[in-house]
Amino acid sequence: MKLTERRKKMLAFIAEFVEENNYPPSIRDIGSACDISSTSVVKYNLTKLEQDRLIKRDKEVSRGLSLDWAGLQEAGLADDLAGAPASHQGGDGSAFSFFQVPVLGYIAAGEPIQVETTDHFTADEWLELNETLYRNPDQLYALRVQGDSMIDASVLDGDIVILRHQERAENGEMVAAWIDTQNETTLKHFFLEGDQVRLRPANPSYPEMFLPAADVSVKGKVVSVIRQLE
Amino acid sequence: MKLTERRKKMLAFIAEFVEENNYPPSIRDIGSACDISSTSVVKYNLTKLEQDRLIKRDKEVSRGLSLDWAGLQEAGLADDLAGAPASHQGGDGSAFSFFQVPVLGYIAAGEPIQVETTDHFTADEWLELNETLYRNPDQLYALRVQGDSMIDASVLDGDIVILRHQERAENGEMVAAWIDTQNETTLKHFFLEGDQVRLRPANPSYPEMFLPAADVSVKGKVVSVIRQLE
DNA sequence: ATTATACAAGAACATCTGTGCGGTGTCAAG
DNA sequence: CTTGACACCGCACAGATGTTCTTGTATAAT
Repeated sequence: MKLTERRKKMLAFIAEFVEENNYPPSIRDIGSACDISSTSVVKYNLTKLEQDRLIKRDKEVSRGLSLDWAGLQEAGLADDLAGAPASHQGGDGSAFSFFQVPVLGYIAAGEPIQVETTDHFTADEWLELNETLYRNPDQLYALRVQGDSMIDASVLDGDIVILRHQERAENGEMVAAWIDTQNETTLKHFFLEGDQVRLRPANPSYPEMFLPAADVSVKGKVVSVIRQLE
Repeated sequence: MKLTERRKKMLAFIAEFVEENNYPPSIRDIGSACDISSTSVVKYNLTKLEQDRLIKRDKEVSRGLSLDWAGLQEAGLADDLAGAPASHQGGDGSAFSFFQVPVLGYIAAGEPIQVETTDHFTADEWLELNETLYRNPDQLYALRVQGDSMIDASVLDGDIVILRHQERAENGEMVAAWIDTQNETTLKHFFLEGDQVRLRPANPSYPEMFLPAADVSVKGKVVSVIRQLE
């Protein structure tokens, strides 16, 4: 899309003005900022910009204009206009790099967790995450922590744990483990030592556990813990 | 902070209107939406709201008002107003779903953290987060936790804490607090009791602290804790 | 009772601000 | 050359919008 230098300047100014003041500029604001002496010229160009779907405008309303980000996106102009502290993304605008992770339920000591990849459909809630932080999102699922049962892993009531579905774990990894003899699932660092499993809490003020390997089954590896407080 | 029902309604309407139109309402818009027949009454209440630092206003400018999120945050009203009613419109796309949060450095007992909004430029690292989980990203910053000094807050070495920059806190909120007498910053639940401040760890197996209010300065409110394990 | 303060209303006023219309200059097509 | 589309300018007007002034009500303090 061809675009006059003047219109570019106008767009840039509008973006800057809104960023600065939290309300849109008036026609005369734009005029003086872009060296346009006549209000009608500003209006003329604003109309053009609106026709090109680069801005939106409410007629007869003071400062009733806003940038049309969808259109700007298509025109490839969004990046130039997005303010410094503002958001940013791919550039072409179509490739948003986030994905959704199913929140499958709750994890609490004393209750088993059943996790199948197919359970994705039964998820009552989804968490939106960012690709920069996580890999292979297909295998991820999330659980809400209920009660203080995981406090030895420095995981509090209400926290969300994100796990990667797998049944084996490397030594030292933090896993969600089902302990047969105690009938509970817990988050611990996993160490296989001979035919014994050592489970070490993340919080060193709690003791380690030693169990027969047969009594421990890994339900997934803990990838992340997220705590929302507000 | 006490707030008239009418003023609450006004704030709610302003938030809704801006969300909807991308520009602020006029005095008469507010009036008719809040059943106020006189423009002067609207102005009167707007002035009060401005005095309470809940909105900002540019005099003599049409629709020259905006919500003061910093003040609203401190008043504990931000949550009610943020993205409340108006549906998240995909077409308009006024906001991308991403934003970046600066990682300003480390937090560790014994070291002060200096946080200025201008420090955004000096950030060596940025965290990409998703808007569905956080509000008002402008005021957010992140710190990496160093050492086990925060373990009583169930925050481990290497965790990332996300804070909202503010110097006052409501009782019960988790804050980053600088403790003068001990020369350290710590994460605790904050309670102001008379001229004493009570700091309660998130982890109940650690004791509470009682300090003179003068010795405690809030550096920000903890919004989130993120732990990456792989 | 009296005063002070917060809140509300209505109307008149002063700007702010968008719109409309006549006019100018350029440039390419007919 | 003429025409017409395009970009631009000034200006006057009208509607939109913030401000001010006067008045009234209620409540609490003196």
